[in-house]
Amino acid sequence: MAMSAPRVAEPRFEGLLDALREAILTGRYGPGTRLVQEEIAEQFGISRIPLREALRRLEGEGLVVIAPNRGAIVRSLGPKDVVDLFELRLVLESLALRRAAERYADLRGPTKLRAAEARRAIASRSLTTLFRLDRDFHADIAAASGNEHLVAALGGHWSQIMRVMHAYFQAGNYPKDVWSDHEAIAEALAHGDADAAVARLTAHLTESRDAILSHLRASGERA
Amino acid sequence: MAMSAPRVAEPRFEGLLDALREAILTGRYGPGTRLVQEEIAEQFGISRIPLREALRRLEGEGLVVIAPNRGAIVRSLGPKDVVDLFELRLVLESLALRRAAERYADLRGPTKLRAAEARRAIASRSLTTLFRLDRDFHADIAAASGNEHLVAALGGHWSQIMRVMHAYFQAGNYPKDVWSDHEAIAEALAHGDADAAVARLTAHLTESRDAILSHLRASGERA
DNA sequence: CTCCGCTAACTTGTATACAATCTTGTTGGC
DNA sequence: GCCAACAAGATTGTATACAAGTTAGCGGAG
Repeated sequence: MAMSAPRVAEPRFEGLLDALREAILTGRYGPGTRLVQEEIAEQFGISRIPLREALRRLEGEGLVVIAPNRGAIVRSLGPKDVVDLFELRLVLESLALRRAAERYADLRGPTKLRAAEARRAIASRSLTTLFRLDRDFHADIAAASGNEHLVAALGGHWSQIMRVMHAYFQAGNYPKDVWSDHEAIAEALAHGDADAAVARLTAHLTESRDAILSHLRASGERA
Repeated sequence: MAMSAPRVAEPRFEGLLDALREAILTGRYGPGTRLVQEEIAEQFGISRIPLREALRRLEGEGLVVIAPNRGAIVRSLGPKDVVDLFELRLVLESLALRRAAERYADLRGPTKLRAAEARRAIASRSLTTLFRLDRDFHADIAAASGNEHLVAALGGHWSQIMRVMHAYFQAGNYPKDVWSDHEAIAEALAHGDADAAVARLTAHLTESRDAILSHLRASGERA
C-alpha cells in the first residue's frame, strides 16, 4: 500500500532555520539587511515564536547580530573577517586532514565519483551544484577525522565562508582549478601523506582567500 | 544626584542564558538532566518564551540536546569527547599564541598582576577564583590574537572544557602547577618565542587532559 | 533656517492560552 | 502471568494578545 508520507510532524523551527541560513548564505538577505520579525513570519506563514528561536541560533552562529529591542540584522563581513576566517579554517581543516590520514587511508573512492559530477558542473557552469560538491568534499574530510566537535566547528565556519564565496562568484568570477586541488588533496590523503595534503590545502585556501580579498577590496569593502 | 541604576531594561533572555550556562558548567544541572521548561521558567519567574530562546542557544553551543516534542537534556560528555575537545582546543589556542606573539610582545604585565591573586586563590583553595583566573588567562591570549572569530570559537569550546574540569576538581582533585605553566607560557610570549609557548601549552593541555581522563575512566565513563 | 522636543507609528519582548505530541499507568484479552 | 490497546496526565510547539521600547516625522521656539 502506498502509505502517506511518514510525516514526523517536523517542527516549524527546523525548516525555518535552514531556510533563513540559506537566504543569508546566498546573499538573498544581504549584509546589513534588517530582519523584521513580523514580515518574515508572515512570509513563512508562521508566528514570531519559532522565528525568534531560529534567529537566536543564527546569532549564535554569527550570521546575524541582534540588538535588544532593535531587532536582528545580517552581519557584515569585511576583509579582516575574511582573513581571520580563512586563518581559522586552515588550522581546523589541517587537523581534520591529519586525523583523516591516520584513520582512513582512502578517501579517493567517493571523491573520484564526485569528480565526474564536478566536471559536469564546471562545464555547465552550475554554481549551485559546484557549491554543494565543494561543501561535500570538505565535509567528508571533516567527518573522516572522527572528531565530532571538529566537524561542528568547521560546519559553523563554513556558513561564514560560503557567504563571501557566494558574493565573489556571483560577481561573475568563476573557479577554474577548484576540483584539481581537491583531487590532489584526496590523492595525498590516500597515500597517507598528511603533510603533502596540508601543503596542498594551504595553497588552495590561500589562493581562494586572496581572490576573494582582491574582489572584496575592489568592490568597495562591503560583503 | 544619586541616579537610580541606569537600567537599560536588559531583556530576560540575557541573564537567563548566562544563568543556565553557569548551572550546566558547574554541574548543578548534571549530564542527562531533563530541562523541563515550565519548571525552569517558574524557577526564574519568567515565561517559557525567553527560556526557549536560551535553550536554542545552548543547543547551538552543544551544551544541551533538544529532541523535537521531547524537550532538552544536558548533553553527556564521555572520554572520547574529552580527547576530541582538547585536540581541538590545542590547535585553536596554538594559533592564538602565534598571532599573539606577533602582535603583542608583552602579555607579562596583566599576567604578573594575576599571579599574586592566583597564589592566594591556590593557598585558600578557592576553586571558583582559580577557575575565573584560568579562564581570564586563556581569554587574554585569545583576545591578543586579534582574531575575533578565533575568540568566539575558543569561547564556545571553553564551556565544554569547563564542564569536565569542574567535575574533575569537585571530585577532590586539586591543581598544583597550573599557574607556573601559565607563567611559563606568558614568559615565552613576552620573548616573542611562539614555538616555546606552543610547546609549553601542549604539555599543559596534555597533562590536564590525561588527569581528567583517568579520573573520568575511574569514576565510570560519565561526565 | 535650524534644532529641539513631542507624539504617533512601528517593532520588539514576553505572558497567556490552547492544540499537538509524548509518556505512563491501567485494563482487558489471550 | 504477559502483552497489547487505551486513556489520562504531562510536556512541548505555536498562535494570539498586549506591554514596553524605539524610531521617525512634525511643529514650534530660537
